[in-house]
Amino acid sequence: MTCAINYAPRLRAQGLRITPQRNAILHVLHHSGGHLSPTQVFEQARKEFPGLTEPTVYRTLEDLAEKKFLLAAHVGNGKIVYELAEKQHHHLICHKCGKTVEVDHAPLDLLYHQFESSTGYKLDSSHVTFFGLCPDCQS
Amino acid sequence: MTCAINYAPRLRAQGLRITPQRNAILHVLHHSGGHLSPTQVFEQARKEFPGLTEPTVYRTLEDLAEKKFLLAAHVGNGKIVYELAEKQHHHLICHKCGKTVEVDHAPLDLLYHQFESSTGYKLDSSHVTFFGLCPDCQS
DNA sequence: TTCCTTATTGTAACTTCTTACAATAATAGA
DNA sequence: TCTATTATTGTAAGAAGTTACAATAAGGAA
Repeated sequence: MTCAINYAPRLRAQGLRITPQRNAILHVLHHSGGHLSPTQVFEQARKEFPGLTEPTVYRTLEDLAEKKFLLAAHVGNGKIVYELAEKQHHHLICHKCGKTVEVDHAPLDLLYHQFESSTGYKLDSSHVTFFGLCPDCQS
Repeated sequence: MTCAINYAPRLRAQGLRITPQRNAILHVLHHSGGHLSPTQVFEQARKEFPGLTEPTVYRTLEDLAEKKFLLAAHVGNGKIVYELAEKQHHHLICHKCGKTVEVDHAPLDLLYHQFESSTGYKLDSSHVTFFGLCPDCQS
């Protein structure tokens, strides 16, 4: 539980308050080390803070993602998962078995610049998900 | 309603049967000319075929997307929308006002090749969504 | 046309996600 | 420390999306 303390100053700097609910949610994401669905976060964080409710989880995940503490990644079929925003990366997902690979952001930089000059949009560095078939599923 | 007839041979070629439910769904997507959420498809297609139910809509949309009749696009917050698969393109979405711009697939080709050789995945040309701020929301 | 196979659908129950609003509690300032 | 402000939370209800399985009907073959 102590780990979430580390986020406190950054949270406060963004105008977010420190609450046991947020601590529990950050704790879970910190220790899982991967992508979790809102439901998974809810189930696990409820062990840390039994009174936790669903709407709080959904709202907190959205808030933390908006403030760049978390990355929201869209995984096949409109599902969304969250993970701690550490280094900038993207995902390749096999649409057959679901296996996921992380890829670096660097190769996308040029592309982003092209899109920005052709559309006027300012792209943010949020998560992009690509779909395909993993080596095992290609046979 | 006649428009859906055009899809009949292609549907049958893929082993899919022609049903009034599918006709209604294709009809709606054909005439809307844009992206529709499953709920929108459900509401509108029910006018064409009043007995239509939700699970049928969700299943049909998935099936048609899998067989490449439709494109499934992930729009902010895990929402999914469908549109007829005509030309290959992607979307830039403003995460403030939701305004959407289509961009060509061509600039992504090189990137896809890089990812394919570095990961062994075979990327399919499905829809990718980028997020950012549109010109109007940058101020 | 009739029958057979099986893809497709509807039913019913459930899980996941969202919304509006009143109650609570974290923080800043006195 | 106490108080006021207001971000955050829980409640309750509902909407959206999913699942398993039995009933139906589309399309091929007799």
